[in-house]
Amino acid sequence: MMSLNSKQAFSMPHGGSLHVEPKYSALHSASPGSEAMRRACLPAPPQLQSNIFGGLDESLLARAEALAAVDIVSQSKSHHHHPPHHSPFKPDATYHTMNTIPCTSAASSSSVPISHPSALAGTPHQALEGELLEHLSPGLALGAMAGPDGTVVSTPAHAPHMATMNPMHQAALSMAHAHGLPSHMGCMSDVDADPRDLEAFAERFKQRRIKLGVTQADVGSALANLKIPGVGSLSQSTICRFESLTLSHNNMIALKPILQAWLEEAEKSHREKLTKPELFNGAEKKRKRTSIAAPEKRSLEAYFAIQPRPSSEKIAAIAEKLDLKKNVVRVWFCNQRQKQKRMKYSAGI
DNA sequence: ATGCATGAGTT
DNA sequence: ACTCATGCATA
Repeated sequence: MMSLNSKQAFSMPHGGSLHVEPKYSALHSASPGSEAMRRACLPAPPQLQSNIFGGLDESLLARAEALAAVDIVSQSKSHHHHPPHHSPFKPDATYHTMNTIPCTSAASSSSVPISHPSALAGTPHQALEGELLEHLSPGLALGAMAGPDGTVVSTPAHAPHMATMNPMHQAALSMAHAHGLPSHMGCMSDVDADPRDLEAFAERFKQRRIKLGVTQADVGSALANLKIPGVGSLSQSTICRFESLTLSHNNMIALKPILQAWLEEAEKSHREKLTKPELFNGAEKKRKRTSIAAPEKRSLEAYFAIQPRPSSEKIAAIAEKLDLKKNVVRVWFCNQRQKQKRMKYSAGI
């Protein structure tokens, strides 16, 4: 616990005039093929390698194998299809009490010629792979990166109704890349900002933010008040992730200038004892978060270690095996993949 | 601080 | 069907 709800009691009479201006800054310059490259540059298979045979993970592996076996079988599809493991009832934690609110959602796609230095590719447990990954995605060509591209973020999302959500749109950032930095690393194509700078900034940001007595959530909503073209508010989650560097490199770079702008404004306002209005309100439907039980999660992790990108069929098989909705399993894998790509380690400068 | 989820934009 | 940026809900 450390609920730092030291919210500032700013009270600005801003008659809830929620700006619902669906702005759009189409600045996304998608560079084709960037995905392939990204994949190619992906860090190497993380976990297990030596752990697996360490002893403690044996059960895990065994489980994965067992499950994998089923997977394979289901492929042949002879007959049957129903969990050998009796489940009294569906651990359907999946109650999607989805509220009807198509609420906030942002989307964006920033394509940057990121080129991760990390290049690996060696999977140890090939024995398992042989059977499980019959058709593993073959080669990653990798190689050429596109030219300097602009990294941008954009977020549409219109608040359908008012209330709970905050509008936000983002924008892009400028890219003035005036590389004056010393070129280091041959395998690193200077993206734009060194993770080192980002790391330093994130840390400074957090400290100064706390100094101002502002919470992450405050920052998020306050961003909208900055009136930066195309920039709306962000959630506490995102601010938190920024501070802890648990965002993708691109995302970090995109957010930095925005948060930097806020920080400057906030400190300026603080000096003159003025605070920006805070807008927020909310109170409507709640959505239930699915919770995957530990055993199921362990199985998923075991699978992931072997095949992080299972086919739709495999996902279905796994889902059935674990008594989870296929979509839940699919999303789980997606999120798992995203986690692997987060900063922190990808910053191997 | 994190897990599960949505959605625009890509492939 | 996937990636990526984000968010709500929750531990």
